[in-house]
Amino acid sequence: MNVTGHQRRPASIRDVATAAGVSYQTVSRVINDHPSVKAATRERVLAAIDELGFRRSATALALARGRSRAVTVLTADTTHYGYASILQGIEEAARAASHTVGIGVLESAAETAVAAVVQRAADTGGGVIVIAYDPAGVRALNAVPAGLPVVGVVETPAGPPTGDRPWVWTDDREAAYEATRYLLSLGHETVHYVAIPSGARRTGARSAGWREALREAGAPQPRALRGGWSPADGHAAGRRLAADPVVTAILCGNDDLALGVLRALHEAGRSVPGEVSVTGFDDAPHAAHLTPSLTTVRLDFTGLGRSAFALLHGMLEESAQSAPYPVAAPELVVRESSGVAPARD
Amino acid sequence: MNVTGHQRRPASIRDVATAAGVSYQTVSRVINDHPSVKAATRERVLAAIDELGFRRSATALALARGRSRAVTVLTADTTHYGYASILQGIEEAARAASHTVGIGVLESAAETAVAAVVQRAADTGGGVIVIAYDPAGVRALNAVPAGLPVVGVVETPAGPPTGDRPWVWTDDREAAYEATRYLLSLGHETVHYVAIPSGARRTGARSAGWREALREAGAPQPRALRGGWSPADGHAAGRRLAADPVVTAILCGNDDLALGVLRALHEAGRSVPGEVSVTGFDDAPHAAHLTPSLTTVRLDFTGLGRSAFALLHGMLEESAQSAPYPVAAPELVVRESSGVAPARD
DNA sequence: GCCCCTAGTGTGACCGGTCACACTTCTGCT
DNA sequence: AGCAGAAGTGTGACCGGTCACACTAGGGGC
Repeated sequence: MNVTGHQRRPASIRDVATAAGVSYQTVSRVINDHPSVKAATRERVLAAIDELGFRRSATALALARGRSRAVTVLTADTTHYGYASILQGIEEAARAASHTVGIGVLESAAETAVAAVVQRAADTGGGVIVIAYDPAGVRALNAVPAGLPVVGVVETPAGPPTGDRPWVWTDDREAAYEATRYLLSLGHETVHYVAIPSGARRTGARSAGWREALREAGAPQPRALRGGWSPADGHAAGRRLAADPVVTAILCGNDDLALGVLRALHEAGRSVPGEVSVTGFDDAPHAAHLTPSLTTVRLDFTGLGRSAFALLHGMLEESAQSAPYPVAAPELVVRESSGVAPARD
Repeated sequence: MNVTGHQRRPASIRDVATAAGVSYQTVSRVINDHPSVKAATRERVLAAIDELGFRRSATALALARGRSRAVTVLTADTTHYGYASILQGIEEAARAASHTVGIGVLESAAETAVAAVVQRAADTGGGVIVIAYDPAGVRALNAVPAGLPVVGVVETPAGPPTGDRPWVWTDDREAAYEATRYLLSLGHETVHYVAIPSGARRTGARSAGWREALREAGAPQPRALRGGWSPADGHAAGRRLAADPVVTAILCGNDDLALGVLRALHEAGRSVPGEVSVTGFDDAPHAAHLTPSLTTVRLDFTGLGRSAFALLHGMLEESAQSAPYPVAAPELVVRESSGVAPARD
């Protein structure tokens, strides 16, 4: 193999062809494993390929073939555990289908910035997967131009997906409902909720599940606290809750929020789970190793990612009508941070 | 604008040209803001573009122009906070330079799998950034074929980078050195270390900094405990350390390990920082909100990512000799998990 | 009136692959 | 011997843009 790393432009199939003394089409046949090439010829071509260090250009391939075996993932933040896991699931599935994964971060809430990122994804060709749990993601999903294949990863939707813009989700509404019922079953009079920023203008799915469980049980329905995503947001919300002696059970929209809440309760001298029970969402790796370890809801993020890709893949290539990838149902994981309600005065 | 989402193939510049009654070259001039186009003509072309919903194909552009304004990031895990932050930094800088960011995950340790991922990145064209803190990443970096522009994000290297394969790093060696000195200054006889899996066959940079500080102070040099990346790994290592009454100070290779160590110490009934001081690495968002809050070293991951891209960008386009992006020096952040050594018997 | 220069536009080839089809051989059958 | 069909190979056009260059029309200097 040619190791002289000289900057000269990479070899094309025509270079290989001349080197091997055949036509470019024959080279094309060899690299595509076409059967009708004489063994001897194939040998010569392969030798030339090796000699020249030829690699088939994915760009030219995409142009010639029509479509591009590429997926772009749009997300507000790569750092968030859930998002990162979804991304990883997508990449895994995409790799298996020999697709390429691109990424666009929607960091700022600026409308124009989101539009620009979406544009770039659209230009790249292939399909788009939007992680649309938060406002930025939802905006991005809406900004995707019609006709471009796209799949949204969303909170449990209220209705069925609109025709050309399919969704994928785990039933976090049901999960929030279950988690709330669990806390109520421990004797808590009601459950307070620290919310993640919801994507929809209306209240999010987790929030809805929580509220439904309270209503069903005839429990008081406090207002949800608008949190963010981070431990710092949880800490801020936790301080408000810690100051209220009525609060004995807190459901948090994710584990990071719960972490901050735990900290705030600690600072206020309220013991967990003795005086207050805390529950998270997601089952991030650290949840099990906090002190106290965190009761939370395990979500199958990577499965969700794989599923999103499978769906998109089916849209891109009608041949590959890949069956919907199975996503594990959310599962309540009970640990130390939740317990029976303290005796009421 | 054409909203009939019919599946028909997207409009090309020739379609626009016929619609506007000009040549394809004129369309090309318009979309490239070439000055010498009559205003009236430009108007007509722009109208046609809007009418047909034309979008310039990034694929064709890349093919025609030669190079591709694309970067692929190779990482072992998108979930890890440090890695995710680096990725985010890269994406930010790439977007500013209107480059596209691809991602490849090196999950499994299988040699062949790594090679395959690298291959795919190479075929995509453009440059590659490899996050090479761990064995999989280092393998990937080595597997990158010669001639392909690549930048590695690495631990503090022992020597200068080899010619064609530049590196980028924060001085985590120095940071580990400082953190260790800090712990020693609190009166601890020595400091134990829970290591992240090092990339190099030799011991990693953080480990080296730690050891150097101990040697300099004439302190006993215990063996480093081989941890992993996760809280569970930290927990396992922490249990071993908790059982040893001699241990009063623990430096951890990252915050997740520290989290697990904290938990293990708690389970063993050893108080932090009363009996044992614990220090992390990275300053992940949760470090400040743990109980006790975690003393750690803040690393500028996003800056590192931006810097890696800037370097690669300079390699791809000799014009853009972008000055090396500034990366903030590591900074020790003292919180509750560290304190003066307990009085010795 | 001639020429030169510039503004504005069009033509052909090319990037690196693929596809559709035409062209040679060789083999096997009548 | 003659011919059909398959195996093996080559030619031209195309994907959607760009580049280099040629061309036309209009304005100013002589």
